[in-house]
Amino acid sequence: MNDTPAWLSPAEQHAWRAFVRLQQKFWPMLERDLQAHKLSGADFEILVALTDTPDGRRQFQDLAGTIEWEQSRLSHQIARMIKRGLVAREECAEDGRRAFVAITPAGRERIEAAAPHHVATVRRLVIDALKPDELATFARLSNRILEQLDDVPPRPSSRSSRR
Amino acid sequence: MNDTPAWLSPAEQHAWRAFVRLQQKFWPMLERDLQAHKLSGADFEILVALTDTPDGRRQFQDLAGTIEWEQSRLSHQIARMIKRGLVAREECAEDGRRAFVAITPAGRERIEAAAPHHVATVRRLVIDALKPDELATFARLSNRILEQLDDVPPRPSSRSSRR
DNA sequence: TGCATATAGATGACATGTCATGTGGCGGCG
DNA sequence: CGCCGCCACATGACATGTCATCTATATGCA
Repeated sequence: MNDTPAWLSPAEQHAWRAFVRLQQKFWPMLERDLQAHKLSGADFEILVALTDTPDGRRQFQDLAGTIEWEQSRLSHQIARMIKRGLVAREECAEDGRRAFVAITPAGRERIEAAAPHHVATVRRLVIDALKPDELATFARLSNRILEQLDDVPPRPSSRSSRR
Repeated sequence: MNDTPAWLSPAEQHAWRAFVRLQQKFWPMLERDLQAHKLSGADFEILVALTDTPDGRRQFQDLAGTIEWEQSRLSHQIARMIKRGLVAREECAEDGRRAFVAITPAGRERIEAAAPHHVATVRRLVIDALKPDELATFARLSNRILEQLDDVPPRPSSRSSRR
């Protein structure tokens, strides 16, 4: 049943390695960069999602959906952020099961302080590395892979069916 | 000192979002895929690095350098893998401080069992999403960003220096 | 030789993520 | 009305990563 090549061709290997190394190197750098403002990438993402609304609050589910996080992960993260005073949990009057997450003034200060530096870093590390048309190409190819990921979510527990 | 745009242009924003979403979506998928063989991505990387040598062993430092991991992270990871019987620690005769990490027969079985499925998944998720020339372009742009990361490692604790 | 310092790696504390499971509120149906 | 099952979120156990610190060995040099 070995109807796919056992390993990648040199060109494929090259591309795969570049892809992997980029990801493994880039995120830690960005995380470390945010640490200067005592924020994790996770914190940042939550705070951005909250400040994207006019009143700085979102329903828990809405938030989870927006940033595409598992419910459990978000629950833990919010619990930690509450402890640090960055966000607050608010009850939902209509449905006792639901909850809101709201950014606190302290949280707003923190992200407003961190954002400019963060954007500058993103620019420095990624945007500036490519010319505008290259950046567009990169985005197009990235999106293509993303679509592929969406198309093939069910994991075929083994290499059973070919394509 | 705000000599860089406060935020990204729409095109830049688009590219940045694609980049982020790709990474945040892809790795978890790959990790889950490996879980079918009870291996984490970290386990897999270690085992691959070990099987890349003729005798399946490497000096600790050599290993850390090869996969570009912090020493501490590797130390913890190896400790966990030893508990699970995937690798073994061996002493170094010449220098009592140094250590070797060697793959065990059990470890070898595990990775040999997991590799084909893993490669097929990589192919399915990434390689097959792009045509060969697109894949080459993607690799080229990825490498360009990687070079940029290498060029700008010292993090400018603030937007102090001009650019 | 004999100590100061560097080096290799281990370890502890803690942040974060996943999976499985718990808990309380809601809604629907007998 | 009352119970059953679903829903939204919380929680606990555990894997993983980071940073700071510890330990033991090796090395340089008085």
